[in-house]
Amino acid sequence: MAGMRSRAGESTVDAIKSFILEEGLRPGDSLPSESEICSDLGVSRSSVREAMRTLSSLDIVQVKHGRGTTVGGLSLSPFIAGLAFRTLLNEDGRFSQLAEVVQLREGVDRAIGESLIARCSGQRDPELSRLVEEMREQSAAGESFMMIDRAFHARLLEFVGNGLLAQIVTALWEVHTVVVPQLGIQAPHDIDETVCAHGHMLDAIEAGDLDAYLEAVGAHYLPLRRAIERAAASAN
Amino acid sequence: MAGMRSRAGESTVDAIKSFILEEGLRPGDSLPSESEICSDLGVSRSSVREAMRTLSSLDIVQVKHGRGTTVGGLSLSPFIAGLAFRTLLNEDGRFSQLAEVVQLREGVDRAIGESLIARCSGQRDPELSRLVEEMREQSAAGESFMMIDRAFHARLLEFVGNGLLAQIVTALWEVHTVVVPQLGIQAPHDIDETVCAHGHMLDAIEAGDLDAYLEAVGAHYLPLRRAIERAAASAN
DNA sequence: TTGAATTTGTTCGTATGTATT
DNA sequence: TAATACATACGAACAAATTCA
Repeated sequence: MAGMRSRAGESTVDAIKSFILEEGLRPGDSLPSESEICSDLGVSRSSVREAMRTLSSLDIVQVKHGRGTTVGGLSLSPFIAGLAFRTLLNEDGRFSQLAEVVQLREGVDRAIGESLIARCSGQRDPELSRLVEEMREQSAAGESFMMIDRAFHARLLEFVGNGLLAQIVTALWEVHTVVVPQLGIQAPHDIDETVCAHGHMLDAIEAGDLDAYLEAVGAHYLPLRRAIERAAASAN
Repeated sequence: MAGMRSRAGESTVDAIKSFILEEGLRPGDSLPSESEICSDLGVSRSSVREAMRTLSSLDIVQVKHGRGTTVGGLSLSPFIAGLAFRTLLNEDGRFSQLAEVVQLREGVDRAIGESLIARCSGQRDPELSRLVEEMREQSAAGESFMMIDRAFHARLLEFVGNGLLAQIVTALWEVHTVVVPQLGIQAPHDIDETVCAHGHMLDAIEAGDLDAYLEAVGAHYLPLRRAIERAAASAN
């Protein structure tokens, strides 16, 4: 048993994961208390605590002060945290990490075009229309419409019906909102362009015109791409 | 100060992250020792250890016994761990999580077609040809060619030049290799079909034929989709 | 080869805050 | 309000890995 000591932390993590798997626990289900796990696994409370910390940061368990631990939401939040930090850190002065994030977002929007048209062509989702309208109002008032923008793209993804993709895109958005402010203020003209592009995307989907949709997506991301290039050039 | 106690853990995590950011540390650079951080931040070593544990599980730092702590690789490994666990756990008996992963992989392969043809049309990458050849040999010998399959798709992604996408796909593959064995053995006919589809993808890229490429991608994933449907039906 | 110094890994004991009953 | 159970935090001690003289 003495040899086990050297990796009590890791093995405790695995033991708890195995326990959840074997018991068939679902998100929200309760885990045994720390002291119970201590005696079951034969390790100290500190080790269990560190293991819980690891699992908690992976959103595999959720620790609630004074109440106990439950199985976590298994979300992609650790992905977001790591990605945001990496994008913030890896500033080679050329914003290449951010550029990859934006490129990925544009790629997703392009890729879902076919599926959107197959599902929504000929009709118009009232919520999407409302979001574009709100966007226009906010923009006219000179305020940021980032949250609405985000809701718009999230709504589009609902029609695709892939929860994993939706979560990944949410993570990319999270990074986006953290890092984009470093680029500086965007020109008013660019903002108008972005708002219009959203409307054109909806028009194209309703009309079932894939090429027009792709063009609108391109117009949507062009201002952002330009902003990144400008920032990269000025930092160099 | 007494009020701070309740969140010393979180704030310690943030403090260390800020330290890395402010010092402009890069992956591999050394961090102060635990005891130094203790005195700098005015918290106990236990708290620092738990914070380090959190950061380590996010691959933001890397802890080496007896040597010290360095800035981590900032990889997507926590994403992989969480996703694999989630896919293993969330067996509603219909493999819906796995289906989403596969759908996403297919979507990526479809989406990069245009970019691949723009970059590689008219030529043939010798490494890709070699991989398909090896795949054929392994398949003929009745052995699994999962690793070669993985290398094939990773190679394709190199031409796209988005490191973030490459890492995400790697994560999806990781989940794939962990969970797919639960589906049971695939039929020999399906295996042949998959091998051929890889060859057809290369042919289509060389010929600059996007439609043929998309068709080959569809053929590539069809056996897998069928296997998932079968498994879902039999488990129901 | 030995051994000291440094650094992380593990455990224990204690005190304190917090939620449930 | 009191009792209980649990999580949070601290500090001290020793174990194990690594480095260097």
